[in-house]
Amino acid sequence: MTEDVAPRTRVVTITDVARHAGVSASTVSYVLSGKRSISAGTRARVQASVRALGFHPHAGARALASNRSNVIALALPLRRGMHLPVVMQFAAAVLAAARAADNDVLLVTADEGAAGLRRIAGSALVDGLILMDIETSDERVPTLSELDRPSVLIGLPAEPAGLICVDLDFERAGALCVEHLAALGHRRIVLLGAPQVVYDRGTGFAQRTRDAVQVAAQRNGVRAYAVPVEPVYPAALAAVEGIGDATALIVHNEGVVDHVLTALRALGRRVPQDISVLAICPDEVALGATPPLSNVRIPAEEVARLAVELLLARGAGHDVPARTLLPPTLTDRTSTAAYAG
Amino acid sequence: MTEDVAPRTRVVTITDVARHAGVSASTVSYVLSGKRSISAGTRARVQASVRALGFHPHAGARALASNRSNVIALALPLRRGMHLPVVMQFAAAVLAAARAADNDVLLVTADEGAAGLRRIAGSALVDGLILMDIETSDERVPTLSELDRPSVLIGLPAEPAGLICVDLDFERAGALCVEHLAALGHRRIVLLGAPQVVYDRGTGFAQRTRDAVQVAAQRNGVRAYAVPVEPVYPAALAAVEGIGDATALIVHNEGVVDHVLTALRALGRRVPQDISVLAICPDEVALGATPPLSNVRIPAEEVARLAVELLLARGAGHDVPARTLLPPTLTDRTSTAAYAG
DNA sequence: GTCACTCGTTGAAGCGCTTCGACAACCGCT
DNA sequence: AGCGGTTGTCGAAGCGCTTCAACGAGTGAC
Repeated sequence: MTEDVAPRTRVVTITDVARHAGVSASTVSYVLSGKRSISAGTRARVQASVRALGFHPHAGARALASNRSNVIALALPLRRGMHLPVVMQFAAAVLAAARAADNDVLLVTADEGAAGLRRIAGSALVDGLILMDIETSDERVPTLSELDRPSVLIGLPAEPAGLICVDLDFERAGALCVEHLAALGHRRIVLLGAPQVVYDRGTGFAQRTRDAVQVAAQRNGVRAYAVPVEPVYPAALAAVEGIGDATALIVHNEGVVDHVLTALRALGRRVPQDISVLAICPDEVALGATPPLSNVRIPAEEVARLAVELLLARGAGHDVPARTLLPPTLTDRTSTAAYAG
Repeated sequence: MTEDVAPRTRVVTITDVARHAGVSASTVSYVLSGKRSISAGTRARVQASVRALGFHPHAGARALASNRSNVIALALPLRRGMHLPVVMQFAAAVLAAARAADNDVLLVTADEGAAGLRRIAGSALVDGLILMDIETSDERVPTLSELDRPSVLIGLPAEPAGLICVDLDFERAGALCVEHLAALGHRRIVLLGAPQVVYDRGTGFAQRTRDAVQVAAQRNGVRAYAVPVEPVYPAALAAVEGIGDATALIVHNEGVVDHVLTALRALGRRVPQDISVLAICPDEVALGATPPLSNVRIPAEEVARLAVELLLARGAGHDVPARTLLPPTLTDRTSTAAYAG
């Protein structure tokens, strides 16, 4: 029972604008793109017509003719163990950066897999792709190199294979945490990390942080071990109960920050008097906790903006560094104190 | 310093496929679209060629010729007070439903405003739009009706003005909660609601629930009042401390579910022995809480799927109901008990 | 054996844009 | 006055696809 498709109201085309402004279509095009010099008068007239008629260039036609769609794909990890608010923060920042460069963003999920990326790139729907949360041996990574469109990874796969990567330097971040706590006199540290699935999946940032903490601990004469934690209260409570005589915690898991603090409270351990807590998380999360946590911030905005810029630069044919690791910074709030043991 | 743009490797076109299969381009097109009968042999040959060459129709060309882009826009609320995991759940479900119908999803944020929607629709980038979390008097609503593309709202604006809306029936949901608690003998109920900003903004679902709770309370001879709660622990604690002699709580705010339970624990009030807690939230949130909460579920998947289906149906020229409200269902878990006062 | 269909296939037109090459018109030089 | 060099504008080609009208080859009815 298909009725007549509503007779789609005739859209304004570049020809309409040209006629209205008394110039040719190509002139309108050049006014819009700025790729040729146009006299001030003509330009003004054309712009007025564009506004008067409410002209929006047809995206498909433009993409067909220019071989650029002005759309980038964003592959989001909507999988277990990811902290959605943080993912969204990245997504929002990517979107903002893309729009600032007059690009739109197409959403893709990981479950489309490599075939999905091939489809999207192959159909010229997008000019390039940004992928978040790459796994150590992600089936999509080899595919990316075969695509004829550039791509940028947020995160570091084991085999970057010439792909462009951006991320926080989690190794430095982990080390920074240990050094900070060691300097405060702590000698027994526990890292409360991502859920086990995240490590099993081989998600780079989790492992890199964990390993870096171990190495830095050794170097600083500190005992440290890592515990994966599920983002539910009982798991956090169990983890906190199991820290033994540790005097400092590094929490690298946005989803358990609140739970851990609650558990500590329940166990009567005051922060920072009885135990220091340091988080690796976005500032928003650290500030929203009670008490506000000292943290190494995850600079979602910068990473995302950088990813977009690198992608567009690459798409424009520029050479860009294959790997950009942002230096971590530690903000001291009220949750860490010197160990008075 | 613009180097030469990498000579984009020649893409496979429909003509290449046609040549490879020994047919005309139009035949390939008809095989792909199924809009005309094609002999089994030819079809098989063409499909083989498509696969052999890795052909993906050029999205822009297709959109230009067919006047359909097979992309829908999803306008997400990335604003304060929204619970991001729930938003993402909707987004993921929209994406899945769209992909199931061979459509892609373009991400838009609210801060692009009405002009952004006009741009996206006007440029024929998308065939239709889905908007989440419409405010009571959202500037975008009047704009939507002027667009030449269909749109679906997830949520109910004050002035739906002929637009298609889908949502959970929050009025029934609120009433259902009250009725359930009243039947258990509770006579003093507090609704812990969304943050104040959400009400200020005039976000429909929050207000509708609150009002419905009031009405149902009156009707059931129950005292009920509502308190907005910020999604941080201190706010939740304060709210819980302020409930007076209430014996049951309705929590309509995913971000405070955990905090409220923590606060109750801290205050030594056991759930459900001392106080009943009922939530309006997705099952995932209710099940992730400690203890698992009885809840009226927010069926993100269904709402999202329905939104996509309605949108595509409308785009295909079918008539669809202007307003679909899903009936709420209450799942009894362990967090509500009879009032033994 | 012819006619009227149906079925499968095709060529060509055209979707709205970008971009290339051409070309007047004008400039300041000799 | 004639020259080469800009500058501003235009016409036309072409991007890769869909779709329409048309047409040849079968098919069944008579």
